[in-house]
Amino acid sequence: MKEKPSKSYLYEHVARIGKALSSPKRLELVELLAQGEKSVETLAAQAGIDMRLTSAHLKALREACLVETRREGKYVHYRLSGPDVSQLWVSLRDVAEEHLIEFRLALAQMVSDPDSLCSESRESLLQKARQGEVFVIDVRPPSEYNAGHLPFARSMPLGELEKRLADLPSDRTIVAYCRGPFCLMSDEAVKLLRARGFTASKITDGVNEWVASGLPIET
Amino acid sequence: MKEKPSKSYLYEHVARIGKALSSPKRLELVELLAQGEKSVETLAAQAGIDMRLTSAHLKALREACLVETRREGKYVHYRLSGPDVSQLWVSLRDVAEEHLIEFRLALAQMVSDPDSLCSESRESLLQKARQGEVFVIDVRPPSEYNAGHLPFARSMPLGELEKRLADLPSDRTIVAYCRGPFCLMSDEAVKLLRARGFTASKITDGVNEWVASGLPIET
DNA sequence: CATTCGATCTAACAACCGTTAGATTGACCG
DNA sequence: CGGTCAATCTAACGGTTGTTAGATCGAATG
Repeated sequence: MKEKPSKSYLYEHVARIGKALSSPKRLELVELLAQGEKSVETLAAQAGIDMRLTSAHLKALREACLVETRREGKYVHYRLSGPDVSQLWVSLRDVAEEHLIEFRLALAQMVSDPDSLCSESRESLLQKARQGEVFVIDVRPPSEYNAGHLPFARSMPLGELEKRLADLPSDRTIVAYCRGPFCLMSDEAVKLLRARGFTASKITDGVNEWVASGLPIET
Repeated sequence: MKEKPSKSYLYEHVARIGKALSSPKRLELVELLAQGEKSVETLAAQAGIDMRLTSAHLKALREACLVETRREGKYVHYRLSGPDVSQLWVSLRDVAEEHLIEFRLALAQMVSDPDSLCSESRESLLQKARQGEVFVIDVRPPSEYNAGHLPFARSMPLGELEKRLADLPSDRTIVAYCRGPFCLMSDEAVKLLRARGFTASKITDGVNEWVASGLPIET
């Protein structure tokens, strides 16, 4: 008799997750958190959002149990509640890419030079990286690299790239990656490297896309 | 220079998907549509929602490109835009189940008798069904069975179950399934069958959970 | 103990969303 | 050619949400 109320409660609970993922700003925060634990201040700075608003959005994510917090002195560090959350973020984005043509247009428009994309498959890239045929660099901030990175990848933060050109090989292809398809850091890196005569390309994968496709990472 | 605007557009597009999945009623419609193509009228009846409101929610889902329509005379048939959408629904629900304790409580409370749950793994159940050790019945409406069902499963709609008891074996375990963990039809079926002396249990999987775990279905 | 600074809380506003109910469209049928 | 019925559109309401800005909390620091 009384199936209706309890059943609709179930949908309401799931809708809480959907609601948490219905704001662009919150999605950006989720993507940043998918790179590793970060403080509110860091998140606000990296997303370019006022810290008070950032805190409000993080509260919404916390109430949906998508993120957890850890206090360390003055700082409160946020992290995703589990790997399934970053997996969900990748799935959500994949559905958008599959069905929203506007999304695909916007994404294509954002990448300055489509020619910079590496055409290798994930597996063959991994193979070449293992054998040293290509030189894979992680251009994200070091803290994100330390939280997990692609196998055989070296940390080479975008900001330090220009100073550390000597550490890069000029006889092999350099493959750069960053946070994922939305992130432009690897684009910048390829632009810079090519201008300096290196052979460079990028992959759109970040650590989470890599993990989502079932491949291993290093920490 | 102008990275901000185009980048936030990307998150806005993905947020459209999240927003479409942020309403309990819309999620219920998605789950129903995950069972197969249905008309607005059917959806409204099965979800217990006014048809005009149902139409409005379907419009929202259509604008997020999660569903597509096909006109057939007076009727407009809705269907999910692709298998990735039902996969996303399963992922969303799994995250809710993993992280929302209230959700797990509500789910546990809804199932009348936890003892009715079949303890087999998917693979071993499939094996036993193949060898005829168990008798798998699909208690959903026939149209949903025809749109796709578990291997070796017979269609046995809940409404006709009482009339067709003679078609069921009394020397083997009967395993019932329906639309998924939220659906109570298989519970009803097990209750009825046990009252009539049959050995019966249920699985919480529906076709989509089955597919999501990588197992095959028949049509 | 006062200061600093990260983080949260509060109030207030506009914009949006879900719901309801009446009106309208469009295809079929007698 | 009306009549029926599925489906959509429209207007209006009440509640919610995102954003902003000011105020507050709480842990370190001098």
